[in-house]
Amino acid sequence: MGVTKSEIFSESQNQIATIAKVLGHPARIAILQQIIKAKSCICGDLVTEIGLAQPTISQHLRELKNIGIIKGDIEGTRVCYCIDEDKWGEIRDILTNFFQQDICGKECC
Amino acid sequence: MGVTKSEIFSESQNQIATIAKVLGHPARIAILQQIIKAKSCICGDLVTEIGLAQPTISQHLRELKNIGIIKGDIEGTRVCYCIDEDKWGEIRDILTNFFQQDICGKECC
DNA sequence: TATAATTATCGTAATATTGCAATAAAAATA
DNA sequence: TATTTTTATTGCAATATTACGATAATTATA
Repeated sequence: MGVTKSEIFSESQNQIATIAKVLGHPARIAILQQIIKAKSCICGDLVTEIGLAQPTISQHLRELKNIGIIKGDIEGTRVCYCIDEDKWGEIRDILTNFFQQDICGKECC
Repeated sequence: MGVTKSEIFSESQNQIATIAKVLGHPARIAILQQIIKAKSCICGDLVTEIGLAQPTISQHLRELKNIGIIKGDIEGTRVCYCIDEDKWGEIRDILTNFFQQDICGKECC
């Protein structure tokens, strides 16, 4: 049916999945890396650097903004995108915490 | 057009995205957590615990196996799934490394 | 060997995602 | 005000994902 049954999962499981889903596209990884490298980017810079059409980049930026990992500052006709440091740390902690579960000696095969 | 242009991204960017994409569904997070909690699970256990149909669980297991984070050991008619500890650590390191980029003082807004 | 138990695969329907051209929107500038 | 610059939105086509019923495949058991 194409629609994820979010209601049968915990809030935490949905939260981890939502974050991972947004990170699950190379363009969005590339956007984050470029913003970090350049400290901040306008949409047009990312279009040039990454090589996808402007509406496509804009769409990816919106998804990154949806989870709060970036924020955009309107400067005239331009929008200056940068990392939201607090949210970045929060997301890093959520993923780090997930992977810090003790799995030692739990192999069966 | 619905198809990701992987060829314009680096191997590393595609690798991070591929991993995150697989983690980007709550059922797969739930499966990993259940396998860890129970040390190992057969498919039927996960069907009962999670509440999705058997073919759906089987499909999610395949995607988790594709990135190597779990492995399955055939035991008679059953398949015993567990975490691949090495790959788990590898994936954790890839994500940790991504989030360890220095973003301090890089806000523009 | 026939049946039961368990998992994988196939086929399909519904929905989501990706990408882009066209265009709208908004602010700066001539 | 008209034009330019820049980004967001809309609409669409192509493909991917999610979910499940039906069924195949495989091994254990009666």
